[in-house]
Parts: sequence; structure tokens; C-alpha cells
Amino acid sequence: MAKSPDNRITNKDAENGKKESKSRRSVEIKKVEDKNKRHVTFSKRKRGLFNKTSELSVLTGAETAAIVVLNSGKVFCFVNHPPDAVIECYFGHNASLSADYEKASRLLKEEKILKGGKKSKSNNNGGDEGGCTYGWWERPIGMMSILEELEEYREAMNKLKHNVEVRTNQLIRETTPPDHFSSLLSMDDTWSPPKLSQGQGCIGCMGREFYYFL
Amino acid sequence: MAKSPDNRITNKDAENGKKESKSRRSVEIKKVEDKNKRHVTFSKRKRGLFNKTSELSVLTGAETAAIVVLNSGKVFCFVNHPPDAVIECYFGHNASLSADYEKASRLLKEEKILKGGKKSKSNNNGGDEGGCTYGWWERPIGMMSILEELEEYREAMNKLKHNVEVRTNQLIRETTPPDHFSSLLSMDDTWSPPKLSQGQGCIGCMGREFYYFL
DNA sequence: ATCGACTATAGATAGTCGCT
DNA sequence: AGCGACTATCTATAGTCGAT
Repeated sequence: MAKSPDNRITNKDAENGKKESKSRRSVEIKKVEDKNKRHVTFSKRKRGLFNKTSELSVLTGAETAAIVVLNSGKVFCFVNHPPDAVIECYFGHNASLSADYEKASRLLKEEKILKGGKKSKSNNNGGDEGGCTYGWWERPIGMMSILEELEEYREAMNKLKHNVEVRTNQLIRETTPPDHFSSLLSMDDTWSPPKLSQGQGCIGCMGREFYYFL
Repeated sequence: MAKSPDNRITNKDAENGKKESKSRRSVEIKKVEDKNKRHVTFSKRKRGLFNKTSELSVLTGAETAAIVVLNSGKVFCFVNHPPDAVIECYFGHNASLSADYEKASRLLKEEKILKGGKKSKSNNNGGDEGGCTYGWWERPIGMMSILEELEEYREAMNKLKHNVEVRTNQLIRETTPPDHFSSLLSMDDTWSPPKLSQGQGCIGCMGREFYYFL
């Protein structure tokens, strides 16, 4: 459809006869049964939650983390200061993953070159005011994205060491999301953490996303 | 990254004269230097964060957790389904705490009787409108409150087994806050988790609050 | 299907005051 | 010093449409 320059007026505003507005109504906190809507709600609210988590840390100086675990086993997590020790610990204990890491890391570099040249749809992504500027924690888990996260994180941390802590959030917010990336993974992708016996607890960290299992 | 930067606006601050209201202004995300204000911000935003964490879980069915660690070592955490195994694991490994648990648990029962007789203003439980109904995760860590949390949690879980999952949040929101309790502890109370050697990670859980240290 | 963008509104919260 | 309540705002997000 040809997009009208100005004509973005909602055609349905005349129907005031409706009970209320068609937008957000009183949000009843109960499980969303519709699978589609649930996924949308999940994405939106996860984003909001991680945003809040980040803001609390920046504002008060506390370390914060938020973890979200789907039934499928997929885990999203946001940590303010992912400890490198945990990353190394994890890879040190998992030879196969360690090998995958190196392999994928090489692939990642190649893909980064492609991405740089590809430059997909790039209409104005700016204006983080109303626009959806996705933070780096947005992107869901996946082998490739994890590795990219990790490398980008290392770069970011190097910068941060030379800047004030206050700038952290700005950097985060201004990071441009590789938008073709966010569609690589769906909510139903299953990535299960290794199993532990009952009573054991473990926490793992990959880049800025970590997983936990109890 | 940085595609078509010409179109970016990025004027979140809108320095062109901030709105002159005396209430909430455009919230700049940077560390609050004033200690008093920082504490207030911390309390309010922690509350909001835990609320969001709970809502995400109820709405989407995912398990969620949020962790906040102060520099003092004090840890606040919200978990949707704190695994009992971790609680028992923790107490099992700490004889002194285990003893304290029993002792304090006895005291707790006495205190509960007092509370029941006092019956402060909180009778109007139904109306969550406008009023600040504090969730059970509101109350900060402290030996007594921890134990109360734990016992209330056990009761709540028993109920939940006979109800739909949807009701969880309602129960949470309708839990009457013991308001004299919330002033028992200050943010500066230091409660440090046991130390681990470098590279070790651990996660502990008490009631609905758990701590982690890496 | 999934996601981005938009809009209107419900909800979160920075200041402030008043108690404790 | 900390918390509760209030209020004026700002922000998050449910619903919707449209593009991929």
C-alpha cells in the first residue's frame, strides 16, 4: 500500500460509542491465554523489565539482575555487571561448548563483515523518545547472538573503564540494534541448560545474559 | 549500526526548557548523589521492579526473578517460585542459622498473636485502587521478616495448590502488609552473604527472597 | 506468524509534606 | 533519617494496523 504522507489519522476515532478507548484498558494481571498475545506481552514486558532493572542500577548504584525462564527452558537474563569469572568458569567446565565458542566466534567475525555491508532496512531508527530503540539486552539467546553479545560486551566494558559510570545507561540506550537480528529467534526456540541433580543450584553467565537453574 | 544518522533526533532531554512542574520531571538516568534521595528512589524503584517481575510471570507463565545487591552486601531478591530445596539446602548447611531459625520461629508466632490483636487499619483489603498495597516482597531482609515471609509463603503455597495459577497475583496483592514491620529495617543494615572463593557461584533462597553471590 | 510503529491510557514515580 | 501519602507528571504497554 502506498503510504500516505500525512494521512495517518485513525479512521475509527469517530466511534466514541464504544465503552472506552480501544487502547490500554485496566490491565488484569492474569495469564494471557491467547498464545499470540502472550508472546507479544512477553516481549514487551521483558523489555520493560530489563529496562527497569538497568535503571535501578544506574540510579542507585546497586547491582541488579533479572531472570526470565520460559517453560521451554529458554532463559533470558539481564545483569548489570556480568562477572567474567563466571563466564570463564562456565567455558572452562564445558569442553564442547568451549570448542563451539571458538568455532562460532570465528563465524561471528565473518558475519559481522556481512552485516556491515548489508545494511538492511534503515529507515529512521532514531528518536528513542517514542521509537522502539532496543537495548543490547533485547536480543534473545542463540549461539550466534550470545557470542556477539559477549564480544560487544567486552568492547563496551573497555570503554566504560574510561568513562563515568553514569554514561553506562546512555551507551546502552544508544546502542543501535541490528534489527535483522532480532527476528532470528523465536520464543519457542528451546535452549535447555544442563541438568543438575536435586538440591544443586548453579548460575551461569554468557555475556550479559546468564541462565540459572535450581 | 549508525545507519542514516542524519535522521536521528535523539533529544530525549529536550533541553529546550523543561516543564516547570514541581512533580516528576524528565527522569534523567544517572546516579543519584544525594544519599537520602537515593534511598527513596531505591525503595520506590525496587518495589516497582519486583511488581513488574511478578506481573510478567503471571501474565506469561514464565518464571521470573529479580535480584538487587547493594554495595553494603545487602541483597533483595524476588522469585516467583522459590524452590524449597534451596531453602532446606541452605539451612542444612548452616547449623547456627538453623538454630536461629527455630528460635526466631517461636518468637514469630508470639509476635503474630500480637499483630492479630492489634489489627491495624488494614481491614479494607479489597480496594487496591490508588492505595499503596504493598506486596509481600516489599519487606526487606531481616531475621524476623525473613521467617515471617517463609511461613506466610508456605501457607500461600498450600492455598495455591488448590487454586488456579491465575489467582497467585491476586493473593499476593491482597496480602495485608504489616505496616509496622516495614520500618524495622533500614537500607543500611548490612547482611553479608558468606564468602566464596573466586570463580565460585552460589545462589541461596529464603522464603521468597533469595541472595546470590559470585 | 513476528515484528515495528502508532496511540491512548493505565501505571510508575520524583517532589513534597507530615508523621514517627 | 525513614516511611506513608499525595499529586502532577512521565513512562510502560494493550490494542491495533501494516509490512515482511
